Amino acid sequence: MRGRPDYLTKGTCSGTVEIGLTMRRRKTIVDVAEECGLSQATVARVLNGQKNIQVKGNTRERVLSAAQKIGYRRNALAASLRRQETNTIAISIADITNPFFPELIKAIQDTMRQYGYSVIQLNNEWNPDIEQEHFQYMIQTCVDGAIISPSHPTTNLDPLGIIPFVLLTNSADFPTYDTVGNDSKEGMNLALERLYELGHRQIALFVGGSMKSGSSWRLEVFNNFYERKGMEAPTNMHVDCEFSINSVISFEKAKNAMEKFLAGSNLPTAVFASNDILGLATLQVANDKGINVPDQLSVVGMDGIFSGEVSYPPLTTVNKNRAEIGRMAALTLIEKIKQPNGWEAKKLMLPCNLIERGSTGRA
Amino acid sequence: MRGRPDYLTKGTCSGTVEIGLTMRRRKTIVDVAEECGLSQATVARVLNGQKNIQVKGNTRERVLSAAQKIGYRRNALAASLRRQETNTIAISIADITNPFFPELIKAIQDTMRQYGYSVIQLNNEWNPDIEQEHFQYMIQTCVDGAIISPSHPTTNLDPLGIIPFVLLTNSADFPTYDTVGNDSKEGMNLALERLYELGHRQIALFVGGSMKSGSSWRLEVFNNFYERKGMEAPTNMHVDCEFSINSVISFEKAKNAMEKFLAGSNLPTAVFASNDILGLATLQVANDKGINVPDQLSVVGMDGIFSGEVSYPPLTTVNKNRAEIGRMAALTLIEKIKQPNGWEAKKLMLPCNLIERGSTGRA
DNA sequence: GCGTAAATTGATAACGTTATCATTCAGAAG
DNA sequence: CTTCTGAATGATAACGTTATCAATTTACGC
Repeated sequence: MRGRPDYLTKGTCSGTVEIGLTMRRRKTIVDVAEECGLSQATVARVLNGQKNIQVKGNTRERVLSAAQKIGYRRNALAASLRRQETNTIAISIADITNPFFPELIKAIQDTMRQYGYSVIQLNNEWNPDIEQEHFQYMIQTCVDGAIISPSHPTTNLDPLGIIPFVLLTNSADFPTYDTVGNDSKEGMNLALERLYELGHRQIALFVGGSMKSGSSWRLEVFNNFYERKGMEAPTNMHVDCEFSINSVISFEKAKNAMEKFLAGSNLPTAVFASNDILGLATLQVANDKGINVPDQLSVVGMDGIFSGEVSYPPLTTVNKNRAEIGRMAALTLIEKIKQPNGWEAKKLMLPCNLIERGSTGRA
Repeated sequence: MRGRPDYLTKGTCSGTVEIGLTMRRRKTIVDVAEECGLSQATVARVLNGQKNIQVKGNTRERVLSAAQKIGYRRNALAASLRRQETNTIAISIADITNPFFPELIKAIQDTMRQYGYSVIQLNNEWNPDIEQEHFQYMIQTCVDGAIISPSHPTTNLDPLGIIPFVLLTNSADFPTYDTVGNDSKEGMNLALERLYELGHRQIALFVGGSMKSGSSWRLEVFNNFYERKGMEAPTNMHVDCEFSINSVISFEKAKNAMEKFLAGSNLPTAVFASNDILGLATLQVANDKGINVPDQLSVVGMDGIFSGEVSYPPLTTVNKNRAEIGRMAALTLIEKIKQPNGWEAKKLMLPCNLIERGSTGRA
């Protein structure tokens, strides 16, 4: 029987009324072994719940009832240390208050849970430094894998070292990595084509500024669209704004940007916003200015967040299935964890769909 | 020098192009010690970053550069096991897709982060069984504390054992525990008083069904209000609906319930909804039915979620400062973790404030 | 230069689990 | 009754860190 040096009695005092005489120590496998008169090894065999272990039904009973009796709880820390796996993965996103993310995260949590993994979620607030800190944290805590929505197209992923990870992006900025995302280019085209069909020729492009590369591919799609239609792409129809650490603040910034733009002389007949927050901001500015949506201005957003269902008017949007993205990212990561070698980058692009609501109409 | 039995070489193969010859093992404190020619103990002293340790500047340099050179990363698992603390806390809430929670959670994460804690967030989906599983998980992973939004007023918290925790509730159902919440009764009164001032006498009470106790205190406040005004409280003005695992589904259920109610013969001049999702559902049903808000019907919600800012019309609401609740819960928990003994239940009630937007007007 | 105290450093036993190897035990075949 | 085989159990060394105690070095006054 091992001794326990007294510098380690800190343990945990019982918080009950009795004047802390019973220094309750957390029960371990050794205590269970003692209680039932079997060895640690046997106890461990029963309690770690592996299927193909060999124990007599009788001893199994003895162990289980002893464990039950003394209130044994497995210490996952020790097990993880010994087994060299934590059954935990990390998610790094910009900001949980951005309505795009909660559903995505939930889907990841649910899927991971099914496979026995827990999830630690981290917000980098669009800040590459915090993001890098998070990577260090992931290494320290020995997560088995990570799902990462890069804060910037230049995010340095090398510090993750050998941790298997999957990126939440559709960007071409990460060609050599596994990515899961929506076919946003196609989605954007859906919106532009529909606007064209409705007679719109002067379309403004409203993008959030932190995604510079996003802006550039969006611009590309935008210009290609006009080219396809045999028209010259307007060059004075781009509105930029910054994203912030909080979606409410982002919303305000977006309103400011759009307000300035709509105060100018060259007015569009439609606005394509690269996400719903920007779209909703556009709606609100239009309302404030007395511009009727959709009669004088059509607005299309992107994402399909809840707020767009209840806005005035309800927001037409390029919907992304967040739950599906989350599920696929989780499944991809699990696959990668199980089979770390000989893996070649998988790239999943889920389709978007256009949800037409009240914010779009004929030009 | 310790030997390493070869049954533990699983380690981690380098995923680089070279045909996996270099079995990269994660570097440990022992490796650093070897590299710089000092003992583990000294290396640990430098690398665990305690302030009041005693090492010569020179040796510190040696350790740090050796660590840098071989790419040492601390293994938090081992440290936690030894130190008997994980610097991790858990949050248990119903559902991250409920727009009420993200900001709350973010505030908790931010505050905890400041004090060196990480956060694991768990969704119980209003399911007491999952909730109990989560409690077991918290014990297994040895979290240092927990912040819990009980799924039901009858949630059994005993299984948490000695884990310090703080509840996110204002309910009287947990009198002996530490709680942080809003003074929702007062908040509800603010709304009712304002509606009265605007001339409303026939006010409907719309509550989400999973919080039976919530319903009952709400009913109490409702009845007290009418009593105060010297009027008889209407008994046919209560609308119930269920909450679901997903706020979009909850929204649909709420619409159904309100639709049925507004199809009846006894119509209210105002609706007090116990949260914004219900309020927004009411707005949408009214819009669909051609009932003008606020001319024919006033609507007040509760929470202050983002969607209420962009709805049609913008939703008047009893606002709760989620960020502040999260911050206070975190601070309370930290205090409790640091000083586990001789603690008496703290009860924090933060005030609500009424935000008047377009969904309310004179009766 | 020497003795003493303080400042550094080293050695090592835990933390609680799991994976291996070694041992014991039960049952069957000879 | 042996001998052998496979099943069941026991013993024990890791996993990588930290907290203690012991040993060593340095600083300093006389």
